[in-house]
Parts: sequence; structure tokens; C-alpha cells
Amino acid sequence: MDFTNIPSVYDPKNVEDKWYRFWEEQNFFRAEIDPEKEPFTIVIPPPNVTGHLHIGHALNNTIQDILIRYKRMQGYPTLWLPGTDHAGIATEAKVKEQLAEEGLSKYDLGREKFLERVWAWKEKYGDTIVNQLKKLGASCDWSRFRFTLDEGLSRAVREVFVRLYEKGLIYRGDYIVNWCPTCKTTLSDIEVEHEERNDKIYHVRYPFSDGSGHITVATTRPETILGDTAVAVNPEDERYRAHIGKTVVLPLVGREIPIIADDYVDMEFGTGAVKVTPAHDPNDFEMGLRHGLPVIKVMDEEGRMNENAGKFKGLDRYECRKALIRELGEKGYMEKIEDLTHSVGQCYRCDTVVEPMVSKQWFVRMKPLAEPAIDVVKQGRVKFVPERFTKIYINWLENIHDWCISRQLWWGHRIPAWYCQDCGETIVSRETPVKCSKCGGSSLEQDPDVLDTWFSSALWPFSTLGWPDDTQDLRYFYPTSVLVTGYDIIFFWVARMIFMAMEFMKEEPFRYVAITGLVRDALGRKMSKSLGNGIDPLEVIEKYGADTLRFALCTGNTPGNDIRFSWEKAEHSRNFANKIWNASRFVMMNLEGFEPGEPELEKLSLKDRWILSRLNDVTSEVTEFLDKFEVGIAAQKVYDFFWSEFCDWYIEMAKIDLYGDDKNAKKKTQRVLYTVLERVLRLLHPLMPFVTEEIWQHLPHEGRSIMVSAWPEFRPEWKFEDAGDMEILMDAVRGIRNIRAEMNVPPAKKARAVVRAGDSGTLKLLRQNIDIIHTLARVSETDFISEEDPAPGKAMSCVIRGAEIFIPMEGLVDLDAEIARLQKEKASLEKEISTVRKKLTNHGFLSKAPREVVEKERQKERDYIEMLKRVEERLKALTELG
RNA sequence: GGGCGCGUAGCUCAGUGGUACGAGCGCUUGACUCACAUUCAAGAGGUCGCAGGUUCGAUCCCUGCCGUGCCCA
Repeated sequence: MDFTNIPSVYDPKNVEDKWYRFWEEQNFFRAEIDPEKEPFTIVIPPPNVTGHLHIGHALNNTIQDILIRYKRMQGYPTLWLPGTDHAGIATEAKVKEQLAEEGLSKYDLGREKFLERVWAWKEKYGDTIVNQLKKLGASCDWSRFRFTLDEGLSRAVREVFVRLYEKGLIYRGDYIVNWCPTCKTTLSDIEVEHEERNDKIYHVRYPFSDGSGHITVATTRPETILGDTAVAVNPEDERYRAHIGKTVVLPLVGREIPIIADDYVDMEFGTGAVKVTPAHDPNDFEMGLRHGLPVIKVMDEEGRMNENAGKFKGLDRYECRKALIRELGEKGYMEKIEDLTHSVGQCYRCDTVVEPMVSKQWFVRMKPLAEPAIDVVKQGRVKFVPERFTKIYINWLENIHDWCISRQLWWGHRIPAWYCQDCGETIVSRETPVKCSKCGGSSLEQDPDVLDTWFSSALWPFSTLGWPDDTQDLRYFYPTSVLVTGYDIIFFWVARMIFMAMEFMKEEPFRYVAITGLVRDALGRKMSKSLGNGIDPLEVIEKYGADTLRFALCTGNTPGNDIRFSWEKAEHSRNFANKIWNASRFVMMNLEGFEPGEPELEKLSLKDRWILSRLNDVTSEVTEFLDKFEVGIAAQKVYDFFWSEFCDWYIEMAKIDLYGDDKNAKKKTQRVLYTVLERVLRLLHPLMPFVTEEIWQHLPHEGRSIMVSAWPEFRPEWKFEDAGDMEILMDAVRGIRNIRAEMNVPPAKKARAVVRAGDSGTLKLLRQNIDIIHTLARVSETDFISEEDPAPGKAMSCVIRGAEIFIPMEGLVDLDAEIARLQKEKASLEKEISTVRKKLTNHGFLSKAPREVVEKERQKERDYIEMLKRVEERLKALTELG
């Protein structure tokens, strides 16, 4: 076969789609149950169904695919279960935007029509992200694809809701919740983001009812004055003790409210007296409960003042604030206004300032559910990688509040609760009830709200495998092996999956949680639309290929740490893909007459033993690091080996045999080249699936695809004692190259060399492998002289372990320069010797350090002394010559 | 206020109780050498944040401090 027509630049276009199609057609992604074997399972963190692939997805899914491909090659029945999430708020927002362009609101359409629109939207865009994952090379089992709103998962959601309700772990009640006036829905506590803001704090006088003066309270939200039902002070506060029990008149409102004492009040903050608005502040709400205060809600769901706000009714909360400030000032109630920096809660979706509000909602009682979820992690049955996230997780669950799960949206799982219009009974049921279980009435109305999207994704690891049915998949693939996700959703998702799994499966949902960091831009900034600094992964794929994107995302990646991504980085990875391509091209071009087979051990030369030995090391290392989810280090190891050792050294040395006359040597070298290349391609496959497949299919191979070939293993017979001797030869080559470079010897001009070896071992080593030095250092011939022979006069020299090499320069030598160079080398050797000696004369070191370490130092000392001796002799000779 | 991460070559980051082996980019010098100029060769460049402690030995372990970023309250 003629390989010379293979282009010298790798072009991923066509190649990638071709192989993805091939893998799919061959059913390689499909997980098959094999009861004899232990499975390896990952469930995908389901992306938003109408979303598109961003760089964070690319990173996260690349890591999953690497682990899946690696384990698949190791022979595990491997399942990567894909799917998408209906993403209530986000999806509704998009469809609402679309409607707005037509001048419509979702209320204009009504629930049913609106949902039709959303489903249509989902049909249109739901495949986008799936196709993008395929572009990335994701080897998901698409036959098991799930969507959080599909029938099976919806059944799981209902089942969980009903069981928790029956157990008393889900309840409905009037509590303070976070309300987003833009999204017009409640939010759970973690959906509120706190941000420091520069604001004002208003000191307002509340006159005593008896006319004996006033008490001053401080607030950042004056509009809530309208809903105040008390003023609170700390019982220990001397300033106010006498006033406790009195009443004050609420400015502009006229309502008489009591002054109460409560430990919660911070005497140091503001004036030490606080207004209490149970309907619009979580702490005030608690205080209201303790003191039996009335709850007066003054705002509606759009953040406008309601009928309880009197003449302010209809004003937006901020307009109302302005109006109140003006009027309080005019009427002499405003004592002062100060600047204040405090943190303000905002909606994580739309950044609107969240309004705490009392409202009737559904909640999950968290304490009983949190405990097993804490225990399972403490017992190490679920392990976070890196470990430090364990503490964050446990700390959160230990301080958890009840979870508000009802959302005032239409897109989602409707709450399976019905209210009897006749008797007011609440019916929670798996099936839609036809009549009231209490009064038998048939006018039942289902709760209009839907569940928090995270409620359904919390069930993901088992609902996707068929739960609540006892399916084969569930029995075999659960618990899953590892969850790969970002630290930003540990609370949202990871914790919730764990407590739901402990409640319903009585077993952890996954053994490991591999945490990834954020992908930032080249300057370390978060990628964002507003900054315009985002990099579209599809653009990277389009330009450089998916392998390049994957590799670029892996290198320098440490679990749990943020990484930076830039086009430069992508280019470097592209170069690596091209390097693999060209090295493979070289091997293929030199396989003429190749007879497949293992390299015959007894025929191997030092360079062969060295590269096989290094391949062995790298195989172990890559395996070990992938097992620890350290894809960054694994990538680095295989990169270094491939580029620096295989390409820069072994291939260059292999040319000696390939282009030489010894047919046997050629045959042997072909086998080594092939073996190393083929195995390193397999090591690379999980990282760069496409280019490795493309090349592998061109190479002689057994099996249908590299993706289902066996993961390479350490081979004991490739462990060679003398492999390290290669380093001496490499030092010799580097030394001569160095001399040539310093003396500006043109690359085309071959040099002569004289070797003076100190011991027979080194002499033999150099003699046997002199062709390596000749080829790589461009030396035409070498004379070997003995210890007793004088060194060549006008020559440059380099000292390696056990020998020195001279390059006669025929009068071109700049003696002074050479002397200066040697003196520098002498000084550096002397420094080394002095540090080594310091250790070797230290009794503590000699008696306490491990013997190998001491012996290593001794050997070092011997080597350095010998090298120093040679340098000194050389210096002396040159000085005399000068 | 509590918790956590980071601080190593000009830049971006790896890394380990035993001389920092670092890597990429950048920089200097040379080469279109028959796989690759998306390349090859050679080189310069670091008190591994500061101060203590543990240890025969610490960049890597402990304590404090400084700078920086994040999470939670």
C-alpha cells in the first residue's frame, strides 16, 4: 500500500462524522448486561432540553466520555446513560420571549395552548444539544435516552411525591418564600444569589401611641413599613427596656403596633430597634410566629403594592419606596439616610431582586432526609474527588432548611394534589382522582403549580433506569459508578440525588462524585455573553476537530479546579493531533514487508528495550491516573511520551535500522514501531477518539474498532534492567549537539568524534550504539581511545557519565571560550558535589534515611567526582596548550 | 463573620518528603534534515508568597501572616 499520498496535515473534517456514524451503526455504544461482569455506569448530568452545548458541557462530557471509553476498553459492560432536562424556568422564559415577539403573553394563550407551544419548541430544538454531544464524540447509549418529562420519569416523580407526602415529608403551608417578580414564581433558597450592593439605610421615627416621643427603626426597604406589625428590640438592651409592651403608631398608616422583645435583634446594628414585617422578611416571619403577630402582605406577585398598601396600591415596589421616602421626609418621620453596603438576594435566572413573601406552597421536610445523605458520605460510600468538597456538602446538609418545591409555572410536572371544591379536602394521588375521598364530591381541582425541575432531576440515577419498576437495568446498573459534575451544582443536584436515592433505593446513587471546575477565558474571567469572551465549543470543533477540543480541555485540568481555555491552547492541541498523524504516517510509510507479530525479545537492541520499557511505564501511569479521574495528568503523560520520547528519539533512532541494509534489524524495528504506536494509540483513544480510530483502521489490526479493543496493560517481559543506559547515549547526543550549536557547525557538516571511556561497561555501551550517536548528532566517524591516551588538542569536549567525548575542531576552536565553558561546568559540578557531601557527612541522614536513598547519593558523588576529574584534566590540558 | 482554593521560570499552569525533571506559550540562536515548519535542534530564565515549627532532609507536613479568588451566613 502506498502511504505517500496521505496528506501531511491531518484534517478532522469528514473523518469525525464518518467514524461516529460507524460506531453507532456497529452498536458499540449500546450497553449489554453481562451478569458475569461488574458494570461501569455513568448517568449524564442532563442538559437543558432547549439548550445548546457550551464550553462547560464540553468539558464535563469529555471527561465522562474519557472514563466511559477507558472502562469499555477494559472490558466492563459500560453504560453512559444520556438524557435531557425540561428546565422549567429557562424553557418557559424562552418560549415567553418568542411569544412576546408576537405580542402575546402565556396568559393570552392559556395553559393548554401554551404547553403545546413549549412542546413544539422542544421538538424543534430538543435535538440540538444531543447532536452537539455527538459531534463531541460522546459514546452515550442513545437507545436508553431519557427526558425528565417523558412518561416513565413522570411516573417516578409522582410516585416519589405521593410516598413522601404519605410519610409526612412533603407538606403544604403558608411560609415565607423567595419570590421572583419577573419569573413570577417561587424560588428555593439556593436559587437566590446574594450579591453585595451599595444601598441606603433609612432611619424612620415611629411615634409612641401615648405621645411620649418616638422610637427610631432602620430599614433598607421602606416600602415594607406598610406591612409592619411590630417593632422589636433586644430584651437586654437598656435603651429600650422601658418601652417594651408599649405601642407605636405606624407612620403614614396609622396602625397601632406593639414593641416586643426578641433575642434575635442585634443591638449593635442600626438603632437597635427593628421594624417587623412578617409577610416580607424571613427573620421577621419567624419572629411573627414566636410572638403571634399578624401577617400583612402588601405586595402582589408582580412586585406591585396591593390593597393592604392603602393609597400606595398599584405602585411598583420601587416607586412605592420613592413615594414613601418623600412623604416620610415631608411629614418629619425620616430621621436620616445613610449609605450601606449589604448583600441583596437576586434570582439566579434573571437577576431580579427577590422579594421574600408569605405564600402557600409545597415543601419537602429536609431534616429526616438529610441525615442518611450525610451518613452515606461520612461512611465513604460516596466519595467526592477532590475530597475537600465533602465538607462543603456535609456542612450544607447539616444546616439545611425545608425545600420549597412548588413553582408557579406551567412547564413541568404538575403537582399531583387535588382540592375538593365542596369540602376543601386535599387529595394527593398517583392517579387522577375522580371524586373526593372525603365527601365524595366530584368537583376536584388540581393544584395549578408544577414541581421544581430539580425535584425530577434528583431522581435521575434511578428513574432513568426504570424505577419505580424493578427493571433489569436498574438491578444491574445501579448504583452508578461515578457522577461527573461541576461544583456549582453540588447543592442543586448532587445532594438532592443522594438523599432521594437513600430514601427510595436505600443505596447510594453513585460511588464517586468527580468534580470539575469552571472553564474560564485566557485571562481567568468567567465566560459570559455580556463580556463576549465565550468560546463556542462547536466553533472549535469546526475549526480544529473534536479531538483537539477534547485534548485542550483535558490538559492542565485538575479535578475541582477552574481551567483557562483559549484559542492558543486549542492550537497546541491541534498540533498534537497533527503530530500523532504524522508519526503514524511515518510508521505506515515504513511498514513495507511488515510481518505482524510481537517484537522478538532476544533481537531487541538497547533503544528498543528502552522504548518498550518506557511504554510500559506510561501505560501504568495513564491507567493509574484515569482511575483517579486525573485526566489532565494522564493526558500530559501520554503527550510527553508520544512527542518527546517516541517521536523525537525513538523514531529518529529507528531510521538507522529502517534505512540500513540489515533486513532482520529492519523487521524487528518495524515490529517495535508498530507495537508502540498501536498501543499508544489505544492509550490515546479515550482522549482523542477520532484521530486514533482513523489511524488505527489504516494500520494492520485485529478487531472492528479501536474503541472496542483492549486497554493496554503492563507487560512484565518489557521490563528491562538496562533500559536506563539509554540516558547515557542521550546525554552524549545532547552534548555533541550542544557543541555543534555553540560552535556554529552547519547542520549539514558532519563532525568527527573521539571517545575516551573510563570503564569497560561504558566503552561497550558506546561502541555498540555508536550509530545512534552518528545519526542523531551527525557524526561521521568515531575513534575510541583509552584512558592513557592523550586527549585531542584542539577540540571541544563534553563529559558524560563514564566517558568524555571530544569533537576536534581543526583549528577553529576558540580556546578561551572553551576554557570558560569548562570552568562553568566545573563550578556547577563542584556545587553538586558539595551538596551531596553535606548529606553524606550528616550522621542523621546516614542513620535515618532509607538505604536506597543513601546509596543513590553515594553513586551520585562517585559520578560527579569522576566527571569533575575529567573536566579538570581537560582544563589543564587546554591551559597548557594556550 | 465562618469555610475553602490559589500564590512554583516573563505568562498560563503541572508536580512530589530526598539535588525543581517540569510542560506549553513567550524570548534568543540555528535549520524548509527524505513523518511533521501545525516541525526540528540548542539556549537564557525560578530564594517553589513571607516568617516560624516538625524532620536526617521540606516547594510539597504543621502554625501564623500577607496577597488573591470563590462558597456560605
